[in-house]
Amino acid sequence: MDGMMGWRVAEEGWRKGPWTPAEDKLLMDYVALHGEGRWSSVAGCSGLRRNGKSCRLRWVNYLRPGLKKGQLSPQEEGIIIELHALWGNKWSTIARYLPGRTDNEIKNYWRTHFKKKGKPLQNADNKKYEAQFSYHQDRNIQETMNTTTSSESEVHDVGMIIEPPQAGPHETTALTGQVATCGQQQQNSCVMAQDVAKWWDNVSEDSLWSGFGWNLDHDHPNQAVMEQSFGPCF
DNA sequence: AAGACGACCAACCGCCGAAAT
DNA sequence: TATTTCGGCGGTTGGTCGTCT
Repeated sequence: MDGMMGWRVAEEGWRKGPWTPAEDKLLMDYVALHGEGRWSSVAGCSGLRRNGKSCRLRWVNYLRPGLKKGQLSPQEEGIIIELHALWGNKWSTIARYLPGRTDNEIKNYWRTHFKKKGKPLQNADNKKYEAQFSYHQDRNIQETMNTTTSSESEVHDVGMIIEPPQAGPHETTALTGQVATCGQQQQNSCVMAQDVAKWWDNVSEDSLWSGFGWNLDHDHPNQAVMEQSFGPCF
């Protein structure tokens, strides 16, 4: 398997570079007719001279309905920070909790806003980081418990159901039946964003980023943290 | 005014795993 | 069961734009 054959990029004549409005329209028409998927047949059916991989990327990151454009809110930023701390560079997983945001967008955002602050922590510092993170999580919960007001206008902003990377939102709901409401989640997010901002300053200054092992796929070592924050969803 | 620089974003590349054959 | 095909993901690159000097 050479990684290229699936997308037939070896073939000559595929267009590259920025998409034109005409190409966008062709792709949108194709998806309207055939639905998402079958990207490799887009060229044949629509006349687009783009390979399937490029078509999929354009659709997912730019043309797909419901995408949000513009700056990320503080709530979204807080969610990104927290979920990245838990799962590392699982951008697509993180993106699932930010409706309307793409993995590419989150990845770019992280790279420009946070990566520059330092390198990830290494395993040796993982415990230290987790301890500090958990402390803030506890405070978040307590503060959230004491919070009685919420902003109705922001409830739609982030509809979040926390789950481990492997499980889908529906599975989570079905398995546990304990999914926080959007309002509750929004409160969490507001508090988290503020707290995370403070925490982030400390983290950066304390050079905790001296090498973090973001290998969080194994048995989800941060599950307890997640449960503290969002309830036993998994 | 213009060059340097950084932030931001779109797109490409290579790899991997799942599905299909 | 082995091979091929496809979809998806994360890393990286390159272009554009705004700000600073």
